[in-house]
Amino acid sequence: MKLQKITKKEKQRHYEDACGIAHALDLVGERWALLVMRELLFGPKRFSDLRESLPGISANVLTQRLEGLESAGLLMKRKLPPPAASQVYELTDWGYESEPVIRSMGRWAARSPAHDPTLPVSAVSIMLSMRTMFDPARARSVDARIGFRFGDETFIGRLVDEKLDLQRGTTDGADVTFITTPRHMAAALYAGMPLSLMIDKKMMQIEGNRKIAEIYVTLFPLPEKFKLPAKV
Amino acid sequence: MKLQKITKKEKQRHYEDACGIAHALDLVGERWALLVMRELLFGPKRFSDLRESLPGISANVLTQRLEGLESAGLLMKRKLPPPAASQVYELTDWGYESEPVIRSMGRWAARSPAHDPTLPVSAVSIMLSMRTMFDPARARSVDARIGFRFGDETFIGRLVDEKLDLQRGTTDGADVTFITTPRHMAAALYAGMPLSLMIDKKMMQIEGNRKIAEIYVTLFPLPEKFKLPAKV
DNA sequence: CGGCATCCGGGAAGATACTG
DNA sequence: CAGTATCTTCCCGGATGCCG
Repeated sequence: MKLQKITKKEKQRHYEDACGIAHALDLVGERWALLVMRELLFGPKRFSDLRESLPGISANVLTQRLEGLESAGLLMKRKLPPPAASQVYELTDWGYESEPVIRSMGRWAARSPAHDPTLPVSAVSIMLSMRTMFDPARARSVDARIGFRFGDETFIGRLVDEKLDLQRGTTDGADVTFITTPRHMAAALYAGMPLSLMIDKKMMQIEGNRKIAEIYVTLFPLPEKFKLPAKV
Repeated sequence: MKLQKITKKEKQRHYEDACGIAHALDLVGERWALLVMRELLFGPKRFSDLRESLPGISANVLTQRLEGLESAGLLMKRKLPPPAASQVYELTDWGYESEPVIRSMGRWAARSPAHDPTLPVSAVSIMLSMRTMFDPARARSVDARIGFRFGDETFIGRLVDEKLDLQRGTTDGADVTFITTPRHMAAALYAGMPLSLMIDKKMMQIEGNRKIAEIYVTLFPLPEKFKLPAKV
């Protein structure tokens, strides 16, 4: 009976449409697929990392999505060298090229009237939102290294020449480091919550040059919300 | 028992995630939703127009998607003035702002190794693909009006100053008009099928300046396909 | 622990028929 | 033409359990 695995149906629903959009949806249009891609944009992750970052996905669905994305050529299963011989999932080059797509979705959705910013966010989400919403014009003549610590997930950014480069990595050598949760980082960046208040309320710690931190959190302007037209 | 309709659950699955991507997927992540948006990018359509353009969508699913997109603020139901007092669906301003998102998905998916260009395409799809894949550098010092007739769907384009402007509209005043099907137009643009051959085989007619037509079909280069990495 | 198979209940999608 | 009603199929989500 195990032999049925070999002959198992490879079929899945797909749009019979040669349009590129439809094909994109065949690739990443299933539930959770694009969020799995999002979580891998800053580098490989393990199965359990993905589960932690994606509240609500169940193990079997994650397995299915990883299989689907792998067979589409968007990611690869890879075994890390010993001693950490754990398995990770890593985007292919083409998989990484989905970042502009994902970013433009985020930028567009930021105008939604229905967006609820109080829900949880993953570390990758907030880091990706910085890449997305960064306004170079606000960063003139700033040159700094910024660190981020969300529990054990750390990131390092370099701000120079009106460019912002954010990567996963240790916070060594940062001029200033934010130590907080993704959610509180979002409050500082997008709800304009004063850093002094956040520090007082133990929502955040800042190590290093506080002045740079104050500037940094102003570099990510949100677009104006869309106003629903009145019913005709 | 009909009263149950009033109290029916408005609930739907949603990602409990404040990330913009997740919110975008809550808005347009359901099956068919983004393709409905695509079909409306060149202007309003009727219910039955949408069904024709979206091979495979069933009436009840289309109804649900239109309801969902309307309540999200992405489109509006509108009644045309008499005598054509038919109902149409039209994107809101914010709905039209999804075009960059949709285009970037199409551009990204064009690199997919698995893309099958032999499937059917809608007229809007092929017109949108031109907006997406247009290469300004190839259009130096070309100034022309180009018409497109796909059955009774007609479009008009203006090519000037290395810009291409495509709209729904009559082909009046075009320097050259392509009369064909969306699928054959795709063959000319993306499979490099010679126009002379297509005309011989009755796959296409060209009215007006044939020379402009020959140039026009070279303005839309496809990106290189992604090569699947060898299994490790 | 990490990853995958299996079963089950609910709900969304698909197909068809039908109505104003 | 513009949708509803109904039925079936399949996907998603949760729980459990196996195996390295």
